[in-house]
Amino acid sequence: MKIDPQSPADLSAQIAKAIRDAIISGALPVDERLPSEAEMAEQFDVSRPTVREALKRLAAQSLIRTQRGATGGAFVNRLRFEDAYGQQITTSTLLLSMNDISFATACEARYALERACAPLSAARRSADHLATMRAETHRQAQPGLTDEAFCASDVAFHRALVDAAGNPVLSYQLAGAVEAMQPLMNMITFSARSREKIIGFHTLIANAIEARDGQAADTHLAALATYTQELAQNVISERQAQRG
Amino acid sequence: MKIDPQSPADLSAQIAKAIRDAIISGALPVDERLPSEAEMAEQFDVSRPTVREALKRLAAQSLIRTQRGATGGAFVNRLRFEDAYGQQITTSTLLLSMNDISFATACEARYALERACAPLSAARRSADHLATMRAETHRQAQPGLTDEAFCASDVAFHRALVDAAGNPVLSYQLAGAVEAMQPLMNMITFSARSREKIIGFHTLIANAIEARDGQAADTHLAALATYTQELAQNVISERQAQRG
DNA sequence: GCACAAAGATATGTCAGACGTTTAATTGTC
DNA sequence: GACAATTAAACGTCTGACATATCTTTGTGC
Repeated sequence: MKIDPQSPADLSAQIAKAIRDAIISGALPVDERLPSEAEMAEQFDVSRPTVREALKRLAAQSLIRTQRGATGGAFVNRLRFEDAYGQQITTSTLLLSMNDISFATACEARYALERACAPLSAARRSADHLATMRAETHRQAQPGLTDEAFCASDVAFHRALVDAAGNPVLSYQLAGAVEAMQPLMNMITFSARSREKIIGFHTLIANAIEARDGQAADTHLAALATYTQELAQNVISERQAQRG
Repeated sequence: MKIDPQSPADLSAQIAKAIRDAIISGALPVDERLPSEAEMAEQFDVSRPTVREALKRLAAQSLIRTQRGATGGAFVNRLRFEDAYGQQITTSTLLLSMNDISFATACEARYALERACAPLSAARRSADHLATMRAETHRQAQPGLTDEAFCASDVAFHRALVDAAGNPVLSYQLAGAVEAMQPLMNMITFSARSREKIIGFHTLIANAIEARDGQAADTHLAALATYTQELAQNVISERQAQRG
């Protein structure tokens, strides 16, 4: 674990990289305690604030956790899927909002990935996942629901669908794709008519999942994808018409 | 943008969260300059090192960049897909290595997602993507190639396949799934016989992509997935036999 | 002898002030 | 008017200190 003392700037980034590489390579196993800040400062021949900045970088990626007190210090953190979800969603959301990604592109990616889950979800779904899907579908039919609440319920429905596949890696990957779409979906005003149609698709999908029919689930998801694209297209057209 | 001065610990985490929320909400647009460290220290009523720790947390997530000099400071960074790839791969790799995810689970997720790309890749592939796939397939047939180099070429082949879909959101999501598998794949020793078979699948997939036949690409990907699982199963069985 | 309280040790969290370095804008000179 | 020197602003880093949390050890009293 060495740093280059010749390049005077970005010392904390270099130190962070050295420690990160050690964690990734397995040289620092989970729950291993790093040397104290003072010790590392001496080892790397930098000051304690510089070491601390490096540790904060790692903490921001959930690679380490710190404890105060006599037996405290920085420990290699077991990166859990729940911790990674949040980062994944944040990153995906910002990627979409900062890179001029069209609704069509994001939507295509999301439904392509979601359809990949459908056969697995149909085969393995538990009663619990199915119940969540039914409950969210029911909630979506409630009158007086705001568009934001409708979209949040929509996300919950699709997350239950994905989680039903019982594959945490898939759930992690999909979390970004599904949740990052929510701000984009929120920009669409859902008429009573369009909500009704979406709920119809959700019911068909839930039925297919209940019947363990992966093929049907895929078909209905594809139809929902098409309909969502149409809805967005209409909203965009209307806005352009209002301007012109 | 407020922090809670009552809870004395983790001030830098609170400040980082406040700024991060402002970025996500759009209150701080891309390329906006944050106040200088000294100004923020005064605003939040903390010391400059504390502010700096907060900024380093954000820098670790590529949310800000810093410039030295007279017109320098911290600027909201446009999060690019290339920047996010690296983080995504690091996170995915650590998730797999730290959470007792079976090869079967990771492999299933990877191929499920990759198959979702296949129809799009077949429809939209450029000559360039196809050429990359052919070149990597050819490289894999070279004698004397180490297992690591073989796996690296394998990753390059599949990345070209994914990128051929022309959807940056898909490419981003798949980067984690495909590249994070590499350390697991490296644990498998590929016999000449198994390499030959894998190259056969790659050729079939490339042929399908060239012919713009999404259905065939999907079929051959599925076959490759099955074969990869078998290979891994054999390796695991052999190791258990050696132990017992 | 044991339970409980007090003191100590250790490590992180935070602060204050200072100096060096980089970079751009300003000023001054030819 | 062009080029060089100065200045100013901001980040990068260092030193030293104090505050706080937590575990360990010690000490006291019953």
